[in-house]
Amino acid sequence: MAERLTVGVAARLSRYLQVLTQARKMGKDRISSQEIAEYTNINATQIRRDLSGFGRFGKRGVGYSVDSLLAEIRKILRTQGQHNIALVGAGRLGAAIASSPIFAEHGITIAAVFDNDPVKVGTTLDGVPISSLDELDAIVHDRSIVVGVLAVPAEAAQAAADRLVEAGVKIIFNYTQALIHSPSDVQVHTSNPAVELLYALYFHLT
Amino acid sequence: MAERLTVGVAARLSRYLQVLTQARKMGKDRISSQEIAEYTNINATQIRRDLSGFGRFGKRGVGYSVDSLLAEIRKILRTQGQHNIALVGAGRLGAAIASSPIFAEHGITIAAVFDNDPVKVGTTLDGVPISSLDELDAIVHDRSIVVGVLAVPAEAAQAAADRLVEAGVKIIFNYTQALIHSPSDVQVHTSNPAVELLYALYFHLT
DNA sequence: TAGATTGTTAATCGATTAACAATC
DNA sequence: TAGATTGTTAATCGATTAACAATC
Repeated sequence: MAERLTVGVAARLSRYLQVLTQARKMGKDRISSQEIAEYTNINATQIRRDLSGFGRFGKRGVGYSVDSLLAEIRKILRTQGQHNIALVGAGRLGAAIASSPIFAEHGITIAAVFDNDPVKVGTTLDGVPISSLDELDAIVHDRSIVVGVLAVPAEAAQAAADRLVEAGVKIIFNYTQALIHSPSDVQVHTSNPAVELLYALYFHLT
Repeated sequence: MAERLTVGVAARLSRYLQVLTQARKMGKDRISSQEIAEYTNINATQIRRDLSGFGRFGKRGVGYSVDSLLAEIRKILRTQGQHNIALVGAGRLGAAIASSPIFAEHGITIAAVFDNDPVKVGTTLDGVPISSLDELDAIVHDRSIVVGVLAVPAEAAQAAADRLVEAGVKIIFNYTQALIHSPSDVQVHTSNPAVELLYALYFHLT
């Protein structure tokens, strides 16, 4: 498997990863493509097809072993290691992100938190010290962080993104409404729950 | 336009909607397919193709009028009205969601907030009274809510989802890690930032 | 006119699905 | 053996893209 995955396959594999992670926590040993399909809304044939492109991971009549399939997908997606990320913004959303177990579960550590509020700087957020944005460059370099999460007010988003880019961050998760300009070698993922909701409503209304 | 949009088209149109909403706030009158492409990572030809399927909205050599394109897409997606949603969980994530301007901007109102903590019940979250989950059924019926947002601990997610389903909610946004079982007429959208991050990292690492 | 950008064509590629033999 | 579920084929459909004439 030397070729790069297509965007679609990589997106689906990461969905399977999440289902398997949860299934394992629930104590399940085996899972069928049909069960994964129920949780992901991805067609069961598509799931088997995606997986069979990398090997014969399942047992006919039985299904897939949760543990071994998890290991295989992690190998394919190369997500076995630990990853350090930087969180910019220690407000309500920042606090929610920092306290969520969702990152740790997938080997992602919030290694630095930044905020411009002098009252917050020096305190901690879920055990991580809050630093001033002036220290961002030094800290991000120091800890080889390539991912930044924007949880600041929309007005402050572009400036914070610029700082992350200057410091060498290559992936930015933007949880503000703001549109972010960035160099072409930096991926910006904008997540907007309201937009997803309107999209979901369309299919409900029609 | 009597036919239902395909999933892909509806998803892309709602992305354009977000870009246009922000562009308008920035005072832009006109926007080109190329500009929308930069913000959405969707190919410019695809954007023009998507739009031209519904009419000739642009001016050659000029681009699209932000205001009129916004109106057209809202018409296509039928998202012109106001929508009431219920938020379950008044913890840190719930607080972040309730205080975000992102929903109001798209005509979505958080009409009810629920939490099981007796200390929180009776207080308000960003102006919305917090009710006990025991009142969920009555309130959801009363306010004709069809969308519920889960911002509770993972252990409480399925029980909260069951209550929403019983009350008649048809769209659930799940911000917990938990896998949610639901009847086939209820759409569950699970959002997991960690999974999106692993997916983004794959393309960075390869 | 010159430059810019849309709308559209045509060609290719990946996604999707039903069906079913293989096999646990 | 009987039932279940994978792996794979074959056929279809939508997504994607480059190219370019039309036209502002």
